[in-house]
Amino acid sequence: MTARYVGVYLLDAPYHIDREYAYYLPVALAQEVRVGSIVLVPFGQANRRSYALVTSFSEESDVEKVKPVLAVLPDRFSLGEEMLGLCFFLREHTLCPLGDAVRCLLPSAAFSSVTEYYRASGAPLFDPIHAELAALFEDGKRRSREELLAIGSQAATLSRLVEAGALVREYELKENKGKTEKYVSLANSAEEALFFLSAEAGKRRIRGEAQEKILRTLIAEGGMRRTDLCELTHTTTAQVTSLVSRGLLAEEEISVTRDPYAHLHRGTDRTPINLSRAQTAAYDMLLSLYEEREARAALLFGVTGSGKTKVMMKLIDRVIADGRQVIVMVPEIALTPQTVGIFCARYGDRVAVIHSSLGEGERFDAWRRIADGEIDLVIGTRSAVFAPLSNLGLIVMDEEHEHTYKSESDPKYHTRDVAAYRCGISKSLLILASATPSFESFHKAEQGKYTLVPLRERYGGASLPETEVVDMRAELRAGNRSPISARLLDALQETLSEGKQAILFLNRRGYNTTVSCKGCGSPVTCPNCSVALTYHTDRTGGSMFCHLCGYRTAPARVCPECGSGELSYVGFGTQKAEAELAACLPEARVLRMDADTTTGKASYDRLLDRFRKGEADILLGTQMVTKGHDFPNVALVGVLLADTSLYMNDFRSTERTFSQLTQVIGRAGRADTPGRAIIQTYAPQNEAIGMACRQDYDGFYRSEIELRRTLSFPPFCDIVQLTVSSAHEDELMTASHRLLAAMTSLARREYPDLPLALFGPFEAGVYKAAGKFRLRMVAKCRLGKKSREFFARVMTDFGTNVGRRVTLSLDENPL
DNA sequence: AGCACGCCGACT
DNA sequence: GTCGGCGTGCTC
Repeated sequence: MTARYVGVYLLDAPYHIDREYAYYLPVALAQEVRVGSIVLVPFGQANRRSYALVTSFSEESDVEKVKPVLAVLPDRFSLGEEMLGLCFFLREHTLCPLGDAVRCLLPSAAFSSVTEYYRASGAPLFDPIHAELAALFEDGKRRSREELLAIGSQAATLSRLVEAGALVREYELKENKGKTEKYVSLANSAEEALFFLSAEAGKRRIRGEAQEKILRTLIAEGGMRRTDLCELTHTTTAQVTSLVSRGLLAEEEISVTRDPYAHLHRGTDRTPINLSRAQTAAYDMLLSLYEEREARAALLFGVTGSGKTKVMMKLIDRVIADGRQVIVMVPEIALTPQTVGIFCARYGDRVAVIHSSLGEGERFDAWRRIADGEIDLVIGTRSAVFAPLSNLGLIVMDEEHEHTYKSESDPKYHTRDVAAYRCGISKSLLILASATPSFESFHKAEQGKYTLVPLRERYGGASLPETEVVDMRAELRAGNRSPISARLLDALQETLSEGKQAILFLNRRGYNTTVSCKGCGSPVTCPNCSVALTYHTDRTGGSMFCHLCGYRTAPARVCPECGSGELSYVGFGTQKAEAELAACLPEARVLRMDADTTTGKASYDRLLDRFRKGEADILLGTQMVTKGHDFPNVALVGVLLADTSLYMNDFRSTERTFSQLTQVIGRAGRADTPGRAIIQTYAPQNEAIGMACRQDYDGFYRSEIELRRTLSFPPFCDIVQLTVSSAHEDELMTASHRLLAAMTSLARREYPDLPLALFGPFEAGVYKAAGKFRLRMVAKCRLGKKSREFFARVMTDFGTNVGRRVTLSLDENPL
């Protein structure tokens, strides 16, 4: 075997130097390294050690100074062909460095700590002044760098001796073996243990109270975890250890899986699922798509309460029976122990859960179990889409329209795209499920790219809630300044007196207040953009801002629209609503649920649980209340202010309002309890609100999609948002104008056929954040191979030419 | 990104 | 005369 070379991508390279670098592979490592391996390499003048992904092999290299691969991670952390492809897919689609993609797929615990060792080479090159050091190596053993530095060796001396050939460096990667625990059991028989507790043992009798308790417990239980044993017997590890050293107990290390869901009941009760006629029809469509064994995608368009979960469970049964594996994804907010519990009860310990707030160890253990083939079903939030399953058969994305599926941090991928890619490679079925599909998905269904699977009948014949819109302007005219209208208050009293529960929804984003006219109901908008200005308080009376272009003005006195109306600062938070409820319904028990009251992970579930058990009459909160599971006793849903997200700063705001309203209205009423919904608004004539009340998705889609087509917004074009940021405000402007000029000229010179419209630069919504100023540009285009290449070149050129202290980041189709 | 090389201002 | 500012260039 001749000397071999590998091509690698560094895992921590900025985008503009992110390419393949050549290294030679020492013979000693040749057996362990393959394409997909993670290796340790020296990089840069300082030979900084860096992890890298092996992407190719070759026999020759024309690179002058090739450095060696230093070490390799255990093969279990190597990426297979499919995962490698996924990394390149992510790199191409989000313009992230390849390493960022790799770090999405591997748990951080995979990257072990590196130990550097030194060993005598055998060549007698030690200078007499290093005699002391030379003596250390006479035994032929290696010494770690830490050890050598601790006993006074200089780092520079070590390096010099390596260069001189007296010492050689070695690297060792300590594999993360996972967590272990001490497990204690009787060393021999129970009879023997009993003997030592009896008088017959004489001098050798165990007399200590604590030790006796330990032995008796183990005689009864056989063996147990040491922590449990000590807790149970109120003893300390020292007392256990003493018995171990006397040969009475045996102690061993067992590896344990860190699983925050370990307390859930794990069953394998696969009782066949009975479906209604509508559900069976949907199931049959999905099944036949799945059975094609080709890359397929379906849009399961099911209204709230249609029993989508049952349909999907039945299909999951089938996929698992085929020996293939399943990923089920839910939005962050819906991943509750209840959700997980449903699957654990059916698929036992072959279920793994993945989400963003897992600890490093928990994440590693879940990853390892999946990679080792112990798992059939992965359930989780967006990062679950990267689960290392080897025989994928089905991916389900529940509530596919939810914005949490789009990653806001690098790499800024959309889960839907990743899922579609994986299904494409593994010839699996992708199911996107929603009652209010994203326009992107519904449009694709219309074009025939997705198969539309309708499920439009409420399960058990439950009817949709009766809805009522309350005009808050009239309410104001009548002198009611409370966020709760007289009508809603009536309904609440009625509901509570019947012993039923109510949900109140208030989507108050951030802390800002919108300024709108009491007369005509229209909000004060930006003169440059068609978006509402938001009111920011500060020490000097506040000002109104446009989050799109950075326009700022003093708070208006009169309505710029009708010139006469008095302006009001609408927008009260859940906290104010809570106080209001306490004042007008003092006997009602109210649970407030928002980001402030759900700090811990469990607190969210605890609140929902308390409400489900009837410990409160009213659940008041933000988006959180629109999700969660069925509350059979809820008869009334109130939306305190439906307009809050209507005039947000982007073209998707109507879509968001519609789907939020539709969902929360659907919370009211179940089979036996007819529900009712009351929607309060300053814009009662608004079509989106009206259609949400009628749960008329089709109508909403038809009207809105035409607007999108006319204005050329997604799904009719793609939007690329370029953000330039810097701590140095003066450099920012220059840099962004240079970027604009560079883009324009590159487009004209080399991509003349590429349809591209550039807007900006303008200030980002939050212009200054974390000490950095941010300017934005927006490009409207069609994303494809050619246009992505264009943006990739913009990124590289920017990194190398434009700014040292200015960074550019790019987001495709931001939400 | 990180680090080295290289050319101009305030210090012993 | 030098120490050190950060502009510029390279990384297998």
